[in-house]
Amino acid sequence: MNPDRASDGWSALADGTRRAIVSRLADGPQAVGQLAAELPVSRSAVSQHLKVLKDAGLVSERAAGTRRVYRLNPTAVAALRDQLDTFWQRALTSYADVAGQATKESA
Amino acid sequence: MNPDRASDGWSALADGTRRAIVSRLADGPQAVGQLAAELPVSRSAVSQHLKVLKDAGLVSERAAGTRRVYRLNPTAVAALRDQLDTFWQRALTSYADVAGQATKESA
DNA sequence: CCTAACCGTTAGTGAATCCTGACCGAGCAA
DNA sequence: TTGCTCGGTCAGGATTCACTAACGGTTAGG
Repeated sequence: MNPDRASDGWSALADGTRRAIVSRLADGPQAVGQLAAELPVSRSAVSQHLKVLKDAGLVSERAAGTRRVYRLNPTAVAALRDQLDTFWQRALTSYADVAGQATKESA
Repeated sequence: MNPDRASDGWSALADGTRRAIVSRLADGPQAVGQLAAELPVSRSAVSQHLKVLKDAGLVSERAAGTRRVYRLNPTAVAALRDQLDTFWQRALTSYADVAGQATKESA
């Protein structure tokens, strides 16, 4: 029962099928059946993946008749991107210290 | 094309312990024992995680006496960040299209 | 030589994950 | 109403993952 793990955006993006769904959703909202038709897995699997993505806040769901249209959440994607960018900038900074040989030590 | 799963950067970042290692490595290179001392797992686990990260190209290893100093690879981190940024930009573009379909003059 | 410290590898276990298939409710048309 | 499509959920089985513990190899120092 770890909400952090289950709803973690990183864990959600770890699966290749889920990244394929995100990639298709980035080009526009789509329904479950449409996604399943383009992917080599069943609708059940797609539905379960969408549940994970929705739980992670990466996608949002909207009812349209009998269909459920899912769309990507740019804010959540940007949040993960920014976190990665922070790692990148910190790495550059620490390497600059090493290159400058300026007696670095960090807790 | 093939074993992307094991050496995939996204799968590598899926684990919380691995992200903790990356976060510490972002502040500067560190040895295995040092990382294990700061993490709630054994040295064996840290070594295995570092192997996964190295296999994914996220970290690089350098021998220093009996120690193995690991450092973060900013290029690999930037690559993942850029991929996420692409999703973000595509999503914004597709949403602009949807907004344009609904109301083209919505400021 | 021997000892100590550091690290990677392997074997094995328990848990989490991904998939398919079947079942059931919701909405739309004849 | 009946029939159809679409989608979420449950149950299962197979695969993968993360961890601990024990072992062997390498380097530095006495």
